[in-house]
Amino acid sequence: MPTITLPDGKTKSFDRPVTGLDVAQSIGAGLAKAALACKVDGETRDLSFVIANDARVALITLPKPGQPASEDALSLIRHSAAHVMAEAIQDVMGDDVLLAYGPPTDTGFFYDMFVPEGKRLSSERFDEINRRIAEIIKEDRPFTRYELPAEAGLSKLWNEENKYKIDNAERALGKPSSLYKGSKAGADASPAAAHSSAASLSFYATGAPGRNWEDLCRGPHVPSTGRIGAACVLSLASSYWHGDENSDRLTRVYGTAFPTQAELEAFLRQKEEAAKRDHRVIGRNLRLFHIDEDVGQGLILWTPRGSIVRKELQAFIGGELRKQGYTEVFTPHIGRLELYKTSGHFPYYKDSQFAPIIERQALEELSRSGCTCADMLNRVEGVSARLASGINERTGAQTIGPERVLPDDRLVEGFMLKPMNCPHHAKIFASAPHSYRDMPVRLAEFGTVYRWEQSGELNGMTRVRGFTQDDAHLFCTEDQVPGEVQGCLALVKIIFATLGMKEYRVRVGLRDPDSNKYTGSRENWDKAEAACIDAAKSLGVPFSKEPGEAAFYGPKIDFVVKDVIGREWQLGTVQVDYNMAIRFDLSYIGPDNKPHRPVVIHRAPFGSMERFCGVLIEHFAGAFPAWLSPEQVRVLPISEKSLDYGRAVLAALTQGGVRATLDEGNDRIQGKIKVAADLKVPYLLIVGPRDAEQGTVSLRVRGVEKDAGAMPLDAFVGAITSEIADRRADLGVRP
RNA sequence: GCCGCUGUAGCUCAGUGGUAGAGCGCACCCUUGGUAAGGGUGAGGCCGUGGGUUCAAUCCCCACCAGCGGCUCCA
Repeated sequence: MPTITLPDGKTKSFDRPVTGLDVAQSIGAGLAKAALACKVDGETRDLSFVIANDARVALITLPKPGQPASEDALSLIRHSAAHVMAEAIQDVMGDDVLLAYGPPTDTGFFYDMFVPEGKRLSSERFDEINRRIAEIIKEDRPFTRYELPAEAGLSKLWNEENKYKIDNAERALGKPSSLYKGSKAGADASPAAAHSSAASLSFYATGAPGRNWEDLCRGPHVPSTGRIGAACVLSLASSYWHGDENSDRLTRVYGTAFPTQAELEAFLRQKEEAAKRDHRVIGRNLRLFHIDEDVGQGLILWTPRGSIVRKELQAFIGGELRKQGYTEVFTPHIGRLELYKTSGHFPYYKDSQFAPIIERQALEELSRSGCTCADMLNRVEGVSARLASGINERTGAQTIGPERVLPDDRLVEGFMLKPMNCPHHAKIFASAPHSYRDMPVRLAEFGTVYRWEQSGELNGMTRVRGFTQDDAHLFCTEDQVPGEVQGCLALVKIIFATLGMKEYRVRVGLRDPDSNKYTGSRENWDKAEAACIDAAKSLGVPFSKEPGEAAFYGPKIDFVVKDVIGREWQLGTVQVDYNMAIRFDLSYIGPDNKPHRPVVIHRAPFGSMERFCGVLIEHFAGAFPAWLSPEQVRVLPISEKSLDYGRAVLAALTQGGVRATLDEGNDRIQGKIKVAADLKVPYLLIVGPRDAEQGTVSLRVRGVEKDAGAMPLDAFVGAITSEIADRRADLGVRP
């Protein structure tokens, strides 16, 4: 006799066990029709799930037409669509394609499967698969759940000879895997681990068990295939069983599904739109940057046009920094190895750094002495007893273990390409005594750093091996931390507002309460975390607290920006650091005339110039606001007869500080417009005999289909120079 | 780093076991045209690099390099 508590707090009593569907029907026929599944005491269940005891029940429903579906609803639809796609693929490819694991993701779903030797799943089969998916959806077959006791279920799977499903089942039952022999066995990349220990195994038939396609699955699913709406297969990739590279190689088939065909089409259009905005393509077409095989992977060559964009951004941020009392510094691209041993970055991050630079003489000497490579590595990575004891004493812990300490005459010195700027900045701070009266000391630098990113990770400008951070380190007293964090966020806010990035959110990375890996006192952490949270709150944008996401040396704030087509990009960061000042033994003299430890705030609102520009290119689709445009105005003479007037117009623009060019080619005006439009030049000035006579220019604005009309040249120059000076986001000049 | 796919002119891409094509771009000529490409002529390629198979390789095989899509990683 269950009593059901609904989300609004109302209760309903039944005189017999009921299903989720019964509950929905008792509320209304419309709700029953819209329901996909239910949540019983917080657990998502099939609509056919029988509720025998008192429970809290919420229904997961399809939205009203025109409304976006909830995450729960999408995830159900997609998980179900993964089954449908798998069935379609087996229909097309044969049953010897073995299914492994098919979960929903943020934007769709995938199914990992083993494709036998000799068969190949390629995108040429997608049409065929998609047609089959559409048929299965149209057939509107019910998802039918049935359970088998552990042994019966396992023997069924053994008969089917699919080791992946057997493995999933064993994990679901909490048994050790009898088939998966990977290095990560027991660790938990495993899909089925989410099952926790069950006593039985559940299967879902898409239709009738024994007659239609079925799959081992925990569920839940939508009531029938028709409820999926629309689904399609999207792409192929490869993956490993259990994510283990030593294990079987599987084919991962990606797809997505939506409640309606219209939403699916909108999603596909958005993907196309995103592809058109690809900064790698736009970067080439607009000649913004170049990556050259001979220079190296992940190393950006900023061409003249791209350099203008970067330079403008740097000038913009530089101006804001001056207003906030920062001072600018310059530091070299390399530093002694010992510097990074002091900071703790080497050898801790040695796998993601370029190899050290060892002097030629030292190498020759090592080679003569018969030193092996392994020996050399040890000798490069080792530290002197003096350095180790100094750091261990200051940090109050065995930060550098005895295994890394080598006698001085065994150590090999060298240099490193800097992987971050903080050690250099710490040394600048340490180079002069500081009074509490001077604090905070804010050192800013567009500092170029180098990191050995894995080759498979490299991507255009967004993931590179050499990049310039808009970096700064704020050396402050503990009391100053909240105010300085606030200042950093204010800066980010100005930047985003100027660039028209209206939507962003903030993630505040906090300590993992169950870990003691963190440096610094509890009180300091409490204060710093509170400062970060307060600062995030004050921004007036959504923020989330992420326990366990702090760096070991302090809490951090990350910015996630949404671009104009809704994609999220992680950009800048603000981090509070208690560790660096200790390792570098930094101090300032307090009012008590005693030395005190400063706290260091690391911050980079853009993150890196490369990544930020890459994101901006996609955000604007290459159509930058006038102040950022490499070429702000192009003068297009109607014919050679108007060239002289064109030159005069160009001179007036250039005198006014506008980046302008003159098209001296002998194309017709239509051709000149087409070429300039393709380059996304904001303003085109068409000049012909009429304009020459009247001292006007005929304006054409990027993105506007037709001629904007004529205006006096000096009026145009005045209008555009003020638009540029104000860094206005939109093209506002009109006659 | 791992897996898959790809690599032909500056760019986008056809194509073939007998050393190669288009469009755009570029150069020159004609055209002097008022708002998203007028016309012609021409230059430009060791078909990613190195091996192998073959009488013969851009094409088939292997390795490497690079790009793309993923996986894993990101101080």
